[in-house]
Amino acid sequence: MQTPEQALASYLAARNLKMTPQRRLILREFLQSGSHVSCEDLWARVKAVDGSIGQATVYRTLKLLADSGLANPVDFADGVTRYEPHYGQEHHDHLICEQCRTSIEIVDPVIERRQEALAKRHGFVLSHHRMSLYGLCAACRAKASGS
Amino acid sequence: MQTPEQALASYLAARNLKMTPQRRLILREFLQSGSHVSCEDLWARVKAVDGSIGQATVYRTLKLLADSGLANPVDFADGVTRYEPHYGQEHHDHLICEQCRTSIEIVDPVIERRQEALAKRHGFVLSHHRMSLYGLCAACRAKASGS
DNA sequence: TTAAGTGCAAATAGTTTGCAGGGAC
DNA sequence: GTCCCTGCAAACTATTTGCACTTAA
Repeated sequence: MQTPEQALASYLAARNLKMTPQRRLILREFLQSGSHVSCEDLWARVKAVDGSIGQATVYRTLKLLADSGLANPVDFADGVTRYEPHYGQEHHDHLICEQCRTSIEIVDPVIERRQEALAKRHGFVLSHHRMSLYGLCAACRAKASGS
Repeated sequence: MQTPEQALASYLAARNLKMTPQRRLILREFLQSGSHVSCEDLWARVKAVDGSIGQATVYRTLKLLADSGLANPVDFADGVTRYEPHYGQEHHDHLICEQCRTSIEIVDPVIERRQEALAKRHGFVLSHHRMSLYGLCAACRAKASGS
């Protein structure tokens, strides 16, 4: 089993791209920063370690990670692209509280299977999908009814 | 059964907002423009009828329509917010070809039910959801293998 | 050695906002 | 008459790009 850094290295090598200290650092911080990091967030983390790193490099590297399959873009419908690590992880979808913005990762094998079936029926071959369920979590509902 | 325009009118009246010729025109063109219109697209259509209408008004009105429940924002993951009419229509999700950008509207009662169940299990009450399946349609796959 | 990567700043794209005038109620 | 609405242009935000310089392979 290879580490994420090795995975990135071989992805880069395979297309004549280079492993740099910046990419190594951004990858490391990305993996440690939990789910749903925006480029801005990650840039802040990365700058704390190496203040000389430019924002454009973070954008470029995150896109690279997404292409290589190590990161997945996540859409929270708020105009900011967020990414989550995708390495040796199962795919999952999101359950998002519209009040407190908490998000829970969910998977449902039945849904996944139906999605494939649906696509097939229309002649599609799926590469990926996004499913986000929006609503109110128990805590926020309690607060709302209490007030 | 009230018409969309009447629905908008009562929404506006209920909150001391006003019905204007611009809003009437934008609503009409919006309803006629099929699914998945961007603000830009709709502005073009509207300008063809009344060249004096500003882009900001279209943005503002689409947001208003979304608030009133007459329009739904749809996310195609390409950086542009699109809207689809949502009036006396059933909910549906999207199957999107990543090559030609064709989209097919889909619904699966089994998936819908599982979504509710999932949410309930986590203490959520859902207000809405978005599900988009990305892949290649039959035509594009044929083209790809042929070349 | 040399193509690729970097930081910076400027550019872009989509969307929002401030404002002065116009219009619905 | 009173607010709300409009068009315009400028502002804003997230992201991308051009460029001169640096660096991994």
